[in-house]
Amino acid sequence: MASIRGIVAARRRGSRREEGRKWALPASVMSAPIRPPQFTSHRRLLEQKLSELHKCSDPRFLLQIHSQIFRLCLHRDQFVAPKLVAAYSLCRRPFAAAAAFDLVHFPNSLLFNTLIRAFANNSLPSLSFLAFSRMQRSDIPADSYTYSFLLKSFSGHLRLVEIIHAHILKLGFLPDIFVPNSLLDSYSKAGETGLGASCKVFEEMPLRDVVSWNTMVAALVRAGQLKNARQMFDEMPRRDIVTWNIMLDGHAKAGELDEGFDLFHQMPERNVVSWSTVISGFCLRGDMETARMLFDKMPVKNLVTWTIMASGYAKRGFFKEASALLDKMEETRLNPDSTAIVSILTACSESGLLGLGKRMHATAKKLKLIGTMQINNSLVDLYSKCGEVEEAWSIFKKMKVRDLVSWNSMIQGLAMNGHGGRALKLFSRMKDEGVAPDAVTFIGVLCACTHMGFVDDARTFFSSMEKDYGVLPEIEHYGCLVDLLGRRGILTEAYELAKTMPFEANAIIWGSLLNACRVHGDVGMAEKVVCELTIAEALDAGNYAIVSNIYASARRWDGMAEARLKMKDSGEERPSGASWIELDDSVHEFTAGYRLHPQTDRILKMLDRLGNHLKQLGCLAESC
DNA sequence: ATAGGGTTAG
Repeated sequence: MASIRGIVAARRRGSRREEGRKWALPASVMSAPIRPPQFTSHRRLLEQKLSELHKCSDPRFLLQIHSQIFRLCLHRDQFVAPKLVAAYSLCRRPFAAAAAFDLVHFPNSLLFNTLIRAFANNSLPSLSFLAFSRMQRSDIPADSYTYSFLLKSFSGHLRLVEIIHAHILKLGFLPDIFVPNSLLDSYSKAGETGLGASCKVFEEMPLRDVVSWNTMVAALVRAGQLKNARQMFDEMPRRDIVTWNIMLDGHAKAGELDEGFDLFHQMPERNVVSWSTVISGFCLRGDMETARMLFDKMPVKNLVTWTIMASGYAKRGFFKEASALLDKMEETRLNPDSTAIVSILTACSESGLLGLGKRMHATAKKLKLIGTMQINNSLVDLYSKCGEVEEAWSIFKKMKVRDLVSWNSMIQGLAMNGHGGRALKLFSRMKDEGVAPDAVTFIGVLCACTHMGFVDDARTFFSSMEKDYGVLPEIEHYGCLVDLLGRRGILTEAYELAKTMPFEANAIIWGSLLNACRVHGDVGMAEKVVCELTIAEALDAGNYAIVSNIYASARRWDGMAEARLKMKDSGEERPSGASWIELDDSVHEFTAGYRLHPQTDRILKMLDRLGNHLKQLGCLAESC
């Protein structure tokens, strides 16, 4: 397909450079030789392909057909060019779409709209806007399509959506149902205020179609207002399969699987999305058996279904099942896309399935999906969470583009693997590179301080959050600080902070303070914390266990006995803590309080030896 | 224009 002579010829012939060309043509497109349109029979052959072109989502097929278009010199054709742009957009190649756009000398509204949509659908909002302003400058009239695509680009940005809204009102595009429907969706993704605006638009709409209703139901589901969503669902004049799927998902995500399953059975028809949504609900609940039963039963599966099932297994640490499923998926010759890879990698990092994560890393390499930021971000997270910080670091180091998430993941990764100093250094490098930290960044930074025992630095960072970066401390940040003070034995100040902070301290915070009391043997403070935990109704068996421990260390047998009794009384059987490690392709499980592992005796003996060794070295085996 | 899988957070 590619020929050097062709490239040279194309360069010579096309030496007249278009004004204002912004985007470079990809090499693969340039390699298609240009010939005058002499093969009319080819044209007819192409016609069928062309009519399907805008729906083409296979990049290889698209390249092939683009080459033919090029040879026939059809790429500037006013009917062909928009289809090319749309197809590249569908294949997630927005820059190739832009290049195809750029070859047209006099783009019309349709072509501009298609380009704006290409950027909107590939999350490049600023380029969407750039295309729009180019359109304005070239005096190409914007129409209702233009505005609905722009709205999609700016979806979730209240201010921008308001501006577009004003334009729409001024230009009178509201009667076209596509426009207010886009408005509904874009507003509804802009937080609480946006949802309010969305409702207002909805109420003022003289005509509503199913999509308008669906968008509102979806908005309410997203906002967690399930009751309202359900009410709207019940009141709707007409429902289509999308409506049912939205409501199904709402129930599934809220953990109301009984209602969801009822809905699933009531639906007049079911498609892949309906099945996948219920399966996802069962995975969320951890009922992998039902999920699998439905998975095997459903008539048609697609990539999303496979991804839900595989990451469901991985999230629960089911290494064997997840691997087997991925093997089966490979047999069906279905390749994961970057979303699938990210999804499974994330599941692996949550459950610590390093082996499976490595397999997905290899798959990503094989499918040439490795360069994307999202995948790199989840790899950094995977390796950090699984204790392989240096691997995470080498991936982070090699990344050409990094976003806030990349920095946050790496800072967090270093911090939790005991490299607090490196984490703080990375934080200052992040600032040097002009990346603004957010609330998550400071969780990592404070976590780094905790690992290093840097009380003063933590205080400084904490107070600079709002002052220097405009990041409001959330309850988690106070929690970090309480935890750090507690670990360092500054119990009174930790307690005072927990009492006086602008949030009601929760069970996690009091729990961490209680544990600090145990470590530092402060019975008095422990009793105060127990009071708080009682008020918060958060005294569970785990906390009683700590209390009993504290009394035991202080030789207060009465207190210990009482705590033991309450521990038994509190009754509710908490699932005991467990951990897994992978060793030579098998997973070893350890459960607190049970001697499940066949080599428990040897392991405990070794732990004992290590503990003694640590004590001799002056490290407190029981601390932190 | 609306629906299912996605990166950081004790």
